[in-house]
Amino acid sequence: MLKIYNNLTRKKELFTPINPENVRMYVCGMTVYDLCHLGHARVLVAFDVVYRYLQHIYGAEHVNYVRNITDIDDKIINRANENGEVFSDLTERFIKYMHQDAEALNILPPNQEPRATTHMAGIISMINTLVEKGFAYAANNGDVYYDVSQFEPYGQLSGKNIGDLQAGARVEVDEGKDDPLDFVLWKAAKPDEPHWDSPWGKGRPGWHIECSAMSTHCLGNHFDIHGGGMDLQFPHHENEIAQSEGVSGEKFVNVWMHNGFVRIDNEKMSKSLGNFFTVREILERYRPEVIRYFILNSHYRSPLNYSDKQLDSAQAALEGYYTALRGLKVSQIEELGRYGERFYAAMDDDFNTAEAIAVLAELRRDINQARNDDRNRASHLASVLVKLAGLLGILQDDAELFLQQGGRPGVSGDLGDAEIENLIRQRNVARQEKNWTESDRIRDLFVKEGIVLEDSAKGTCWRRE
RNA sequence: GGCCGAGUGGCAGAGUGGCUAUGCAGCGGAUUGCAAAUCCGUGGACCUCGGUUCGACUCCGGGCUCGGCCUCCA
Repeated sequence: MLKIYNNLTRKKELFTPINPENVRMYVCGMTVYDLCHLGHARVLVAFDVVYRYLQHIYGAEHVNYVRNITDIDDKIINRANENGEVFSDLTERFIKYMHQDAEALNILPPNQEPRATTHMAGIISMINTLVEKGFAYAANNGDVYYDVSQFEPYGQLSGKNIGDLQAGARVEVDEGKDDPLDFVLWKAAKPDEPHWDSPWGKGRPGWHIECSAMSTHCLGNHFDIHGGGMDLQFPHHENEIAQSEGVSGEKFVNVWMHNGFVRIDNEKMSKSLGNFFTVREILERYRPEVIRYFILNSHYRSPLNYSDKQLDSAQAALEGYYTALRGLKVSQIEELGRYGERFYAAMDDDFNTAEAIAVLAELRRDINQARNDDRNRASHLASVLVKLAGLLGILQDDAELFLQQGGRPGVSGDLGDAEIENLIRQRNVARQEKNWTESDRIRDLFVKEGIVLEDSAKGTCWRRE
């Protein structure tokens, strides 16, 4: 039975979908004005695993996963102006890059990927309803604001109350706002800004309303899970609740999930601090699966400290798994035994991937134990390992290929595969003749190329370090 | 200032009111022409002070430290 930590109640709760035939999840995706950094990768990976696990439980066709793209906002407009390009050229480019990064990280595409700019009608109609119902007001500067005082439960998600917020208010007083806590739903366009027509004049949506509009459009007024990074809890998600529930009068979302930050030197990795690594930068030095493993090695709600040392460690761990899988026949199986039970128990406990990985590690050891004297058992265990790891989106590559490609992407020495095989044959002839001088000469030659030879009764394997 | 979260062995990172996490690294052994890989064994931890308890790293309270949100941010 799956339990999920619900930010709304601050408790782990048994997850019961509104409709098990149609489990619905919405995750706040990227604002596309720059490359994805490791923090974005974490959201993608964390909720990719949630998606995979929900599919596992309810069936792939019974899960509807929506991850939006925010393709209009201040940062986008500013960046496009800096570059001297049309904002949509900028966003198209970064959407493309984001998809490439996601694919590299083995992220399943969501069922729907709505964009703010294609949901203007829904956005405007939602704002309209909010104004009609008295939750929002049009200011005389052309902006439309949400009147926070009109939404009684405001602050429930972030554990704040309006009094606290006012006490510590650092919120700038905006000309048109009645109250500093009010937030903008519709922004009047300045000259030369991208804009859409609306009852309040030309303008564009505020940051929060698009997610309310898109999630409602794709998933209905009331759905199961809404996710995103910790920093979205307030104000973004808080405001989404105020908007959506203000419009529908129904409960918006049952379970709110937020993943922890990636940190560098104990500080949040963020664009504003400038201390971020892009996915692309890291992929120049590590293969994508290493990043995935590194992220999944800790619980999604914990802080995740970035360091090369950790990535090296993840790399070593993956090599260990693939070494165990190497040469074993993997087949589709259903019977997963106690490994499966323990793995699923870990996943059921609020997606405890760290503990699930501990089960994989034991499988790896048991495979290695069995591989010499019980080949069938080893193969069976290998199948279990690959099947379970599939739920985490790892260990799906061909083991031989993974090991021969080595730890660093794109690194290949002067020796081609055929040449390597040839030299190995020569060396094995020398070994049969017990010509150790020649045999070691060839081994040294490989070492210079960063290739490690492994002799065994069954022959000689090689891999790149 | 308000609110939230965290503090575990060399590093990373789970978990539990009494019983092995796990990975990487270390040490000892087995194996090996030499290696590599693997296996076996092994040391090492629960911020601090009180309280509850037969017993707390685990529950409660105070303190200290760190991080986050309160303004754009995954």
